[in-house]
Amino acid sequence: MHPSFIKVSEEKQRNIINAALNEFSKHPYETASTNKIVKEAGISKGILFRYFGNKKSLYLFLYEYVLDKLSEAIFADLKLADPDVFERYKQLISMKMNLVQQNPAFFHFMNRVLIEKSPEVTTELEKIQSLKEENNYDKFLTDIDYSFFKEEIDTKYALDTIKWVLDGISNRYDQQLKESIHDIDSFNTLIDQCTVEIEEYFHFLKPLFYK
Amino acid sequence: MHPSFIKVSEEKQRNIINAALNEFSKHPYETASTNKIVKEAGISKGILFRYFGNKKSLYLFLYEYVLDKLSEAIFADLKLADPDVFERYKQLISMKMNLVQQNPAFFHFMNRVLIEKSPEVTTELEKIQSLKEENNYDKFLTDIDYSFFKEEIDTKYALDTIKWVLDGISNRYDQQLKESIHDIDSFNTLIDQCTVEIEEYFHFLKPLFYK
Amino acid sequence: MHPSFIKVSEEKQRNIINAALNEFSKHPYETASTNKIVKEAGISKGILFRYFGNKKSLYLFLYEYVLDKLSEAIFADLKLADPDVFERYKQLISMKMNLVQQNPAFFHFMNRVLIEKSPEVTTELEKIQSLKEENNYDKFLTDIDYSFFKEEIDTKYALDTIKWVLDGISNRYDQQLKESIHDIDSFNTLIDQCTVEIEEYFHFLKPLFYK
Amino acid sequence: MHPSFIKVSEEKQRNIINAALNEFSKHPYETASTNKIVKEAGISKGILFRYFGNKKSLYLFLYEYVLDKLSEAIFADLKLADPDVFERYKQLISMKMNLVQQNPAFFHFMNRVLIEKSPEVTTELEKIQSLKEENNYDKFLTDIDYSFFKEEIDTKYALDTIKWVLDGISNRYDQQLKESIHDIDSFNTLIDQCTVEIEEYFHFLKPLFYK
DNA sequence: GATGAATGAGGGTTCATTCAT
DNA sequence: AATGAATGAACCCTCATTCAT
Repeated sequence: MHPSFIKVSEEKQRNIINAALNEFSKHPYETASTNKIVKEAGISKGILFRYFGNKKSLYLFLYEYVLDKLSEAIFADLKLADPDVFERYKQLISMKMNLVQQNPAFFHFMNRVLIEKSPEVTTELEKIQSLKEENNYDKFLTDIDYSFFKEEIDTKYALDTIKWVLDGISNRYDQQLKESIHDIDSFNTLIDQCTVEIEEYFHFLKPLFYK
Repeated sequence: MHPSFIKVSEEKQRNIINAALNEFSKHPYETASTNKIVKEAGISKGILFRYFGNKKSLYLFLYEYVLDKLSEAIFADLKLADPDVFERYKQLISMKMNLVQQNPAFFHFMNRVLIEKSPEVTTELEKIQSLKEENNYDKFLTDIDYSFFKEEIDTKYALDTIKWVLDGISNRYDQQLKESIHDIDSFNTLIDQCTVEIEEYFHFLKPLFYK
Repeated sequence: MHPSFIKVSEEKQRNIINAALNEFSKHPYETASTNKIVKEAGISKGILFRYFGNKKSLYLFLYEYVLDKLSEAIFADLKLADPDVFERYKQLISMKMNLVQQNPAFFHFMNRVLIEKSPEVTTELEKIQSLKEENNYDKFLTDIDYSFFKEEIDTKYALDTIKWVLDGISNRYDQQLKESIHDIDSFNTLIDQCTVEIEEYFHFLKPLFYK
Repeated sequence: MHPSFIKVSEEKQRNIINAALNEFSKHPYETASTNKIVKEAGISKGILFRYFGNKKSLYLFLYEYVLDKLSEAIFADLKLADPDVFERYKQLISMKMNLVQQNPAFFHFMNRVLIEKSPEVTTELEKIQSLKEENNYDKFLTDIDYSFFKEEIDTKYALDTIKWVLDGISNRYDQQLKESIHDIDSFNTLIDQCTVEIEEYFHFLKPLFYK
């Protein structure tokens, strides 16, 4: 990213980032169109490439940007973190839900990156991810009180299971959420349904794992 | 698909199908290149379009082909189906692993189709899928003996949990498997690791769910 | 044209020629499809190119064929030729009408060649035409009795005028004739209208030119 | 047509238009090659499609352009219109000749459009033509003084005859004009010959029709 | 002789990227 | 710094022609 990008007004920066997130969350990397991005952002073709050099750099910049924002949010959240891992995850989910509602494109971009790494960008995506690793889920799981767990439970497996159940539920709702992105009512309904479902699965798992 | 395609030597058929699966598993439908497919398959541009008419038909042919092969495999497997859901899933996994080893592109194509239905082909993909419906996961879960489960366990949640744990492990290995697609040794090592890991997680879950 | 073509059954020859005439009368040279020709003629791709070498040769063969058939017909007609040039032209027209009705593609091919010489074939078309020149309109105009004409009339201009009036009327009907090629009733109606119109224009010209 | 096209230097515009007219006058719409156009015009493929969007729009733009230029010329000419239909036609011819000399491709394009309406563009061609209708031949024949004609002459037939004689002469020269498009001397000689010939035929017809 | 599978140059079109202004 | 016109490689696909069978 070119230093001149930071000098432009924050609003313009936001416009560009949102336009790009929006395009990259709607289409796979290779299909996403820089033309649409500049059009939606209201900037010229030239300036986008001055700021970001090329499509790939823009994409990687967005990924880094999103990871940072996410980690900021997680970090902020962690202060109020509950030692109960189920509560902790509920907080994470509620935080995510807030993000989703504030900026669906932001969230859908993240989801898309996770599932569909184009060969043109995989390597770099992973490089970035490993650089930001300290801010990832592992950090999110600090200060969990493992004494809630039954003694015979290997918490490593238990935590993965919880996470994957959450992932499974998320996937169930993802496509529908993306489709109802412009119908705020059904969008919120879906989010409520999802939250309820998470509660149910947690209610199922908790007595299995906890004393 | 043009009848002449079936008349061609099986090796050539395999070359073409594999080249196409490979390209379509690396790139989204729109950006997958028929040029690269013919190059990798060692055939001329013209003949690809004689066999399949156009890119879309080729893609849908592959989808149908993959569904059929998968259903063959599942069907063969089901005969020995164990009423124990964990055993059933282990069979499914081992079947998948065999498929993966025989034809990694086959498997990666399937994964991509599942996550990224391009708007140009969604409708037709779904049409094909509904035609092949009888062979899906639901059928895979027939004749499970639920009496193994503890009475207090709601099997609906338990089955989802098992499935999602499998998905989680799969995702962990997917990207690595794709990358080591041309290094058969590390590929097989990964598959072994994955199998072991599944065993571990099942070993963790089983006493929680079963009597 | 390859000698083997003459050895095949006349019916097959006719099939091929008609299929080709039909295609070339429907489409300009460059757009006409050898695929459609072989399909309609019920022959293989290979044999068409064995008989005619390439598309251009086929086209030129057809042109020569059509010129020959036309000159045959004219020659046959000439025997009954009337010394009155108007009557002579009426005979020519009626002969043409017969040809049109017998084989519209034959006729439409001729028309198309006359107006739309593709640069790929112009030179050769003209070469053929000059070879066949002895059979053309000039011959058709032998033994005309010029004593019908007023003395002050330069018959060179008069004959051209008559011919061009006929051409003008023909052009008026051409497109419509081509469109109604499959509706024999409206096709015949058009031909009748055309004949009437020719009579009218001749009735207009005759007193101007003739004593 | 994209607004950027008008901003470009007139010379470049002319180059592009002439290259396109030239290609479309040599080949039927479907086989005319945008590749050849950009090559002859000395521009990139991309910019042609930026200016005109697609081949069809380019073609229709040319048609409209040609109709407009033609109607400009006719309109300018009409101001001096002579009530004598022969003089009127001579003016039309001399105007056409000027156009031909200024831009032969322009003229040949027009000729091709008239004879060979490709199914892909017929509808739109007709739409454009009907929009420009006010400038057609009918208008050209307004305010003719029919009192010059002998009383026994049916002017309807006479006017058609004059027009068709002109068409006949034109056709005689058309192909030759197209061939000598790059040899300006023989081109001009042909045009002079044609003009003389028209004079001769008019000199022949006039005493037949006029008092 | 006859087939039709196979070829590959060429078709129209798009789009990330560059560069003169 | 900012624009958007210009580039050209790559896209999917067609079709006259060849050649193994």
